Amino acid sequence: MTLPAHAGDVDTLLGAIAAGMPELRPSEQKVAALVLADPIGALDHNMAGLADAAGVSEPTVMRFCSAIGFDGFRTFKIALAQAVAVGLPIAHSGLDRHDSPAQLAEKIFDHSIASLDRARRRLDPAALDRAVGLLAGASSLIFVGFGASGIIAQDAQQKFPLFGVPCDAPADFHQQFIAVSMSTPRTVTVAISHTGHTAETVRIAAAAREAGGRVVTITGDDGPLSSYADVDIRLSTFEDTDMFTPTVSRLAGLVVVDVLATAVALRSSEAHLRRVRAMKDALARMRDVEQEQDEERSA
Amino acid sequence: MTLPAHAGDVDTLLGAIAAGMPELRPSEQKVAALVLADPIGALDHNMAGLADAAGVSEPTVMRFCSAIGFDGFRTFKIALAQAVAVGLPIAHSGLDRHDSPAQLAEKIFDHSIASLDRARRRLDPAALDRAVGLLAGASSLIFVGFGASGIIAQDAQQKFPLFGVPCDAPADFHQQFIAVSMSTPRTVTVAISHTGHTAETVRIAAAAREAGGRVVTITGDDGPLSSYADVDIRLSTFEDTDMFTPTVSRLAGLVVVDVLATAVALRSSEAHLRRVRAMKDALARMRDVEQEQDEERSA
DNA sequence: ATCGATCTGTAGTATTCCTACACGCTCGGC
DNA sequence: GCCGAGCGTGTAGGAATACTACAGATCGAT
Repeated sequence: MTLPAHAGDVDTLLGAIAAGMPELRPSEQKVAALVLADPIGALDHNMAGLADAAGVSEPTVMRFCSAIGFDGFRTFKIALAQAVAVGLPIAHSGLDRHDSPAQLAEKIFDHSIASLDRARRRLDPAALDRAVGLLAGASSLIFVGFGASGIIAQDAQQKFPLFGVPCDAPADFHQQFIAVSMSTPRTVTVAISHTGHTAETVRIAAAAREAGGRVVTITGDDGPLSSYADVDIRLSTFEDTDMFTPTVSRLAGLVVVDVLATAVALRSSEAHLRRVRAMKDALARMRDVEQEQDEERSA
Repeated sequence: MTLPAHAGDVDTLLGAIAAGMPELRPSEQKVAALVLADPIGALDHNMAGLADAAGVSEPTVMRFCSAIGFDGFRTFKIALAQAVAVGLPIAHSGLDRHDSPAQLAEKIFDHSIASLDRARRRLDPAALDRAVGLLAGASSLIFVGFGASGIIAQDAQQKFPLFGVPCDAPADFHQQFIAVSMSTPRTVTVAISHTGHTAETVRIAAAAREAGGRVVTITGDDGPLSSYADVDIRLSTFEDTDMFTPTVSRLAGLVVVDVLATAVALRSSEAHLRRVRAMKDALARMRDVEQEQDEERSA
């Protein structure tokens, strides 16, 4: 049940080391293996310690550092520290049937964080910029998605105060179709599909364009959906390496929606921002009132 | 619009430094200020460089390191590397009205990651363990929540193949009430409220217990909801310091649900796991078929 | 089997971090 | 208002650690 480990995720340090292992010299590989097996433990060692633990000499460790692209042991060590801080993708510490819930939590949180980190690094700022431009000029928004991507759409819909225009996120395929078919040129449809292949989502995006609306897509992979996009935001997370790997794509999607909503809000008028603030205050007060009532009730 | 910076988040390194600043000697404060102002830049310096940049001497930065609880500059530096790798809470780099979307993305991703990191550190393994025990023994599950917490409930419902028992997540308050009122002793209701005060959620939890069911709560703060819990999972994220701070609590909630679902799944029978695997395979094949059709269509 | 090329360790050098000590500065007491 | 105590800060030297030049070993090829 433990995973084969080390997929080709080259942009994480550990992944890059794993990918580059064949190129290394035998004794450098010993160092690499040690680091991959216990990256956190490796942090406790200094050069001599690591050399000793790997059964090689100090210069070999040094050469290992150069080989994988660092200009010294120090630099490597801080990079390693960062890599483990951000969390290990599950590929590096597979889920095991006998893990305790606490261990699972550790691994899944790590994986989620690592995945967000990857999405952050790979995000295309230009696409984001264009998307914000489109959304800021919209007169109404429609969010569509199915399954996990549907969750993102629902969440986006809840942020409509920030977007400042009517937002819709119908769950039903027919309702979605009806909504996008009524698009005007200032209607923006945000179509979300992790695979980029979901047939229904693709049809909705097509219908939206057909009706003359604009389309922003949020996808994880190249697919037919992107071809209907005015702007395609690509979210690169880790592949779901096995059945238990949680779907981390949602998280990145939610954060991207946060970014879009916030960016649009910050662009809008002071008056609108005041209204949002007033609403938030009122909401907080409403909660306080409920809270007092709760206390009275239980008293 | 820029935030006052440095809330009392003591468990992040930068927060701890900010909190401890008053205790430091004047010239040590210079070092602290420099590190807080540009943590990433500080990483590029060695001891001499940092001393120089802060306008103090080397032993002063050394004393600074000891003062904030490290046994040397090296240790401090790797801790700092980790802190910035995991992302800076928005308190340390407030949103600015003139930020580009790319800058906003950077900050919001950082904030989200930092927040997940915090939740991970503060998660109570014992509570998790008890929750998994309850869920694994359940004959059916009901997830309830409103607003952002409702999103988590919807997401949880989608994971029912992993839970292996019927899962419900009604969006409507009345439907929720009906569902939990039918609870048997083996029905577990998972009630989610970030504030821990949401009146409706509290009533649902109360009704669930009333009917003889068990209740797991997922909350961010102490509140009336927890008092109805058989198990209370506490998720500590960053407070929403201002109106634009995205609601990061959702993310941690989603990940916790991932953990619960995975833990329960890993406990279940081999036969059940095989069925899940078969379903996933079938789903993937279904997508492939659609994909081929798409390609034919566009050809 | 010997040569050549590549790999690996030994030993020495340079850097960086850490510590002992001394100077100054401030503040309270006489 | 001067003196002394105590804290804060920098100077300088010593220890540890990272880095490099070189030579020996190892393997493969002819």
